[in-house]
Order: sequence, then C-alpha cells, then structure tokens
Amino acid sequence: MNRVFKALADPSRRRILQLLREGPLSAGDIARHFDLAKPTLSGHFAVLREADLVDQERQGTTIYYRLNLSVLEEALSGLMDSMGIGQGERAAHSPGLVKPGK
Amino acid sequence: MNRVFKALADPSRRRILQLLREGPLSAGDIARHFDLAKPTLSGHFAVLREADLVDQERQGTTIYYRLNLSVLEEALSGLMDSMGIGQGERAAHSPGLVKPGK
DNA sequence: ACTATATTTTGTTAATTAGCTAAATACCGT
DNA sequence: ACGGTATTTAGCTAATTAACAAAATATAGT
Repeated sequence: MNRVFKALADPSRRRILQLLREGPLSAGDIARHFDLAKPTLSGHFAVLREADLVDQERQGTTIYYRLNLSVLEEALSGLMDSMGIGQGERAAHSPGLVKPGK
Repeated sequence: MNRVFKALADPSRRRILQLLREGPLSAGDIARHFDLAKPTLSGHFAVLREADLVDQERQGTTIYYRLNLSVLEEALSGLMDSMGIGQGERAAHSPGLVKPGK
C-alpha cells in the first residue's frame, strides 16, 4: 500500500494511469502523450508495476500496459476508511479546538 | 493537489493524519506516537501544512494541529473521479461515457 | 530578567528520485 | 543471419527527501 501512494505521488504516473483508464496502451502509445524520454517513462512503468497498479503484457515487440483498477480502488478506499471518509454515513465530526484537561 | 499526494506518500504523514482524525493534537502529543526526533516531525507538519491538509493554531506555548478533512476528501475524490472510480456508480467501461473530472 | 517548556529553524548527511544519453535486449520480417 | 522497431537496462547527474543534533524562537511562570 505504501508503494501505491509513492507511485501516486508523481503527476506523470497519475497521468499514465488516467490514460490507461480507456484501455490498454503500449509503452510507445503512452510515451506519445509525454515530453519525456522513453527510458524515463519506462522507469515510471516499473514503479507502477511494482505497486501492482498496472499489468504488463508483451505482444510481439510491443508491451501493453493495463490498469489494475482494483488495486487502486482498494488503496484509496483503504485510506479513506482509515481517515473516516466516505462509505460510512457518519456525520462529519469536526471537534472544536479545546484545551485538553490534565 | 500535487502537494497533497506528495504529502500522502509518506507513511509517517499518513499516520499523523489518522491520529488527527480524533481531534486536534499538539505537536508533542503527536510526537509521543512516533519514534522520530521532534524536528523530523516538525518537518512533516510543514509538509502537511503546505498541502493544506492540516491547520495550525498556537495556544500559549503549544501548537495544535487540526485535520483539514475537506482538502483530503477533495483530493481523493478528485483522483477517483479522474480514474473513473465511481463513488455510487459502476465504473464505465466504454470510452467517452464518463465525463472527465473538473 | 531568568528559567523551563514546546516547537521550529538551521545545517548536515545519506538515501531516493526523476531525468538524460547510450547501450543492450527482445521480437519480427526478410 | 541481418536490419528495423519497441522497450528496457546501465550509468550518470542534479534535485529532493527524511533523518538527526544543535541552536534559535516563542511563551508562560516566577
């Protein structure tokens, strides 16, 4: 889960995930959307793969990347849970700033 | 929004936010939960403040931190939107059916 | 003004990261 | 086997990060 958030910390990687939302894309297809050298992108793919956010599949000479949505979902809803956001219908509890008793 | 995800990339900072879920805590209170030097924590507070994930309020000699839940909520649901993770709806599979986030 | 407490700032270090170019690898077609 | 295309690996550099100890700042009480 830590790897997921580390992976999400980079805007290029978030953008890659967005692109993959539409369907699998080859490394080259993705690279076309960026102003980065291909090795740089390849590094980003590796980070996403290690976080299990994408799957890789070779088809001949090209490698396709596919978004692993469930991992992303799980990480995000896991965080939301741990922060008390969302699913629960509990009203937002924003305690006042009170000087703690001894 | 990038600052938010950068801030969330560190486990200590995520833990700090979790602690603040229960209510405001002083820097010292938070520090008690960690094995880190106070200056290190202070650095984490600064990152969280710059991401607007927490607010700071001084009361005498102690500084209280309060979770800014709305910023966290917005960032997470913003990402979920942009990834097509539906809060209430099933994720659309066909391209073009889902409107991009704001 | 002095002392004690709470927190931050400064300065430093080691580790990590994102980027690049050049070289290597993998696969396909001829 | 050779040449071309797609992608990754290797090797490097500059910037960023997380950690610490020591010093500085802010406030309260005496």
